[in-house]
Parts: sequence; C-alpha cells; structure tokens
Amino acid sequence: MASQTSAKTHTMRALMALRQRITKGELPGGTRLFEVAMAEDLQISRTPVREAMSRLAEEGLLERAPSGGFMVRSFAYADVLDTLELRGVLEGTVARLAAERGTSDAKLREITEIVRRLDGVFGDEPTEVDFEAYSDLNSQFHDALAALPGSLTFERELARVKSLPFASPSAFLPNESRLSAFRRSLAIGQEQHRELVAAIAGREGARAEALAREHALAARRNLEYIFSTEHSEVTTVPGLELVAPAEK
Amino acid sequence: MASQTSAKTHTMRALMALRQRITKGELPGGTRLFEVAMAEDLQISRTPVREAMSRLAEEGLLERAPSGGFMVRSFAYADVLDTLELRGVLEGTVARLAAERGTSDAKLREITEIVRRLDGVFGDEPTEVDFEAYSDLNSQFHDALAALPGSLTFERELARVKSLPFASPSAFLPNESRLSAFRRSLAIGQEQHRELVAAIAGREGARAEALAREHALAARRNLEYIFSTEHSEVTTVPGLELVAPAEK
DNA sequence: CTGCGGCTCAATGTATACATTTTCAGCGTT
DNA sequence: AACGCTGAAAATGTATACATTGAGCCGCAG
Repeated sequence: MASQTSAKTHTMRALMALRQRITKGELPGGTRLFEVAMAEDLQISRTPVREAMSRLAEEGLLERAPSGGFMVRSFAYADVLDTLELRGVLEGTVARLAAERGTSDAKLREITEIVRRLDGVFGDEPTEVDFEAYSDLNSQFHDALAALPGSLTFERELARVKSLPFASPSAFLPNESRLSAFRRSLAIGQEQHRELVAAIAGREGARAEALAREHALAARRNLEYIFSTEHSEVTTVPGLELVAPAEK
Repeated sequence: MASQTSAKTHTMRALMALRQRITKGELPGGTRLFEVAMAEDLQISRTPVREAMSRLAEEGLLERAPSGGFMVRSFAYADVLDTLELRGVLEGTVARLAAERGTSDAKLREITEIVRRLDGVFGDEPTEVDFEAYSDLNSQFHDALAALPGSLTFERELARVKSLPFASPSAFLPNESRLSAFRRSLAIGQEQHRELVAAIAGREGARAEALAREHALAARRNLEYIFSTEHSEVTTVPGLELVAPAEK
C-alpha cells in the first residue's frame, strides 16, 4: 500500500497519520474529529482511532470537547510565542537547578562533548556549515541540558513542551537555502551553548538561568522575522503550518 | 449501592474511583494496573476503564508502560519538591508576564477583590481564622493569578500542575487543629498576595516574578517541616499519602 | 547443571454490535 | 421574528468476542 507508514499496531499508524495531518495544517484548529469518519478513512475500527486521539490529547495537539470527542487544538501566533517563552522558562530553570544543586561529572562531560562536536560543524569557509549535523547536535544539547539537574519532573515537562513541533529546539534553525545569511546566528547560538555550560559548571545559577532564557529567545526572534518579513517562509519551518493564519 | 460516587458515565466513575485510590496511596508507585482486574473490581467493562486510565495519564497520575498498559506513577520526596518548584516558576512567570504585558482592569479588580476578602477571614481574636474560607479564597487567588496575563498556554500548564493533589495551592495550608500556631504563616502569605498584586499593577515584572516564586516556596517549607518533624501529620495533607515513604 | 526452544496463559489490541447522549433541523407557538 | 419543543440522525459510551503479542514456565538436549 502506498501510504503504509509502517508501525506495529493500528493505533500507532493512526497516531502518526493524524499527527502528520494536524502538524501539516490540513486540519484547522477547532476542527472536530469524528471517530467514525477517521476510522473509515484509515480503514480501521473506532477503537484504535480513539486510542490514538487520546494520546494526541496528551501531546497537546488535540483537546477533549466538553461533550465528548476531540477537536484540533488551535494555535494562534500568540500561543506560539507563549510556548517558546515557556520552553525558555523551563530551560532556564533546569540550568539554574543544575548550577545550584550540582550535576554529575559524567553529565557535564557529555554536554561539553556535544558543544565540542558542535564546533566541528563550522567549516573553514564562511559558507561551510553542516546544517543537518548542527540541527541534530543542537537537539542533543537541549536534551542533555534538560537531564542535567537529574529531575525527572522537569525533564518530563520539557519533553512535553518540545514535542510540539514548533517548540522543538531545532524548529527555527535557518533552512539550508539561506544558510550563509544565518551562519552568524548559528555561531551566536553556539557561543551561548558554551557560556551556558560554563555558568552551570561554575555554579552560577542566576547567570545560567538568564543565559538559557536568552538562548530560547532566539527562536522568538526568528518567528517574528518570518511572520513579519518572510511570511512565505512559513512552510519551511516544521509544524508552523498549523498556526492559525488569520490571527497573525 | 454503597460506593456510588455518582457520575454520569462509567468512565467518570472509574476515573474518580481510580484517582481516589491513587491519591490515598492504596496503589503504591510502580503498580501495574490491569484492565481486566480493574474492570471486574468496578463491575464495568474494559472500555471505560481504559478510557479512565488514559485520562489519568494526561493528569500525570499514571504513566504508560513501554509494553502497553499503565502503571501508577511514583512520586518520591524529591519529585514533590520539584513539582512545587515548578509551580513556583510557572506562577512567577505569569506574574511577570502580567506585569510586562499588562492586564485588563477587570481582572485586576477581580484579584484585588479576592485579596480584600482574604483579609476578612482574620477575626479580631488571634485564634479566629475561618480556615475553610481562607483555603477556598486562596485557591481562587491562584486561579485568578494564572489568568492575569491572558495566556491560555500558561493557564493550561498551571492547571495541569495544580491538578496533582500535593501541588494544589491549598495543599499545605495548616489544618484546623494547629491553626493558631500557623496564624502568622497565613498572615505572611496574605501579605505576599497583596505585594504581588501591587507589583503587577505597578508593572514591576522582576519583582512580581520573585514574589510569586517566594510565595510558592512556603509550601516547600511546610513540606520539609512535616517530613522532618511531624511525619505523623502526613495523612492530614491531601494527596501526600501517595509519596513513596521509604525514600524520605 | 545450563541453555535453548517452544508451549501456554495472560494481557493488551481490535472489531463490532448495541446503548445512550448530543445535536440540530423542523415546526409550532407566542 | 424569536423562542422552545420534539424527534430523528449522528456521534460517543459501553460491552464483549476474538486476535495478537509477549513473558514466563517447563522440559529436553547438550
């Protein structure tokens, strides 16, 4: 079959199919999702559809309708800003906690190694940047940061927030086409990574918190740029298509 | 029937029954919950049981087992501390946002009115405090605070955190029996309420954030007191019985 | 004794029929 | 025209039978 996304259970296939349709913006915010229709569409029964919707509600992409059933959660421009703010606040907190409570040498070495490898993606030529490697290592950095204070509570909350497609740490990285123009942004981000790790290692809690917040703010600047100047670029940012267009 | 908790659907009854058992500590953290057993126990079919478990996973009281099914989430002492820290950070953020972005006069008047009514629970005699009214108005204050910046994103996150029984703003309020000893604590809390509203109205973002964090810290102090000195009091704090006892 | 293989049972995954609730169009009344 | 009633269609809630998976047990062979 063509669109066989391949997964073990029907629930998983329904989950992935639905998530993709939502993040691609095919289902506008507020759309009521009907189990029967979805089940027929996916050629499965209502049971796994229901299960998939329930998991998407946990992820925050759907919300339960008061009278039962689910509807697509609508994200306005302001909601995206707030979600990025939220990520900044949470990352700031884990940075502060790691500095205040201390962290294991192993974890500190791990995140330092990630920063070192991020240095490697910048080639000698100004235009040489391994974009894919940067994106991947950047995600690793943010995951390692979340794990630094050893608090499952915060690690879990951050994972939840980052699971929203536009709140992923790599969501607003410049795409390959305009990469040279953004090389400087990446370099600044990398500098912030370095200082953040230094602040944590030096037990400077307030500085670590401020740096992590500022670092997350870069995403907001890119978002504002895209929406104000290069609105056509919206489609190049993963998951930004589900943002309600009218409300700007 | 005796334990008819009264709710419209079987799902809701199962939800409430399960939630109660978990928060009362009858099901230790890590306990695997089997659909069949639970269904037989509640005299209903597997379907509403499954639905109820799914909702409890959203609430954060259950987690999905890797191989399918659910288990009771285990909360160690450190997890409770972190959750209170999380509430403080989030309340600090909504306070700062309300100060930075401003808020509507109506909302400001509403929260001011709640503070005014909180003043009323302190009688003329030192021992006169209407505990129940304080607890109720205190919850209202924290709900109003969460709504101040008009950010559904943050309001939602805070509601999620506060739904954990031990993270509710009123969870660690002194119980009636030792109320006179804690009258001063309540008065200090009320003073913080007042200053917090003043900081927000005066657009002092940093001060508002710091005050809200400090205010949430009172819960941590009470938690530490209970676990270190008055461990027998654990049963008097709603939802504290589900905290794993061994790990202190 | 130890390790491997398959058997068995229990648990979750799935489909489906039926029950209940919600919704809303249609219609009558005021 | 606005309101509310009503009944039928559609959607979710529920029970249950069956399918599939996976973990543990048992016995056999080395």
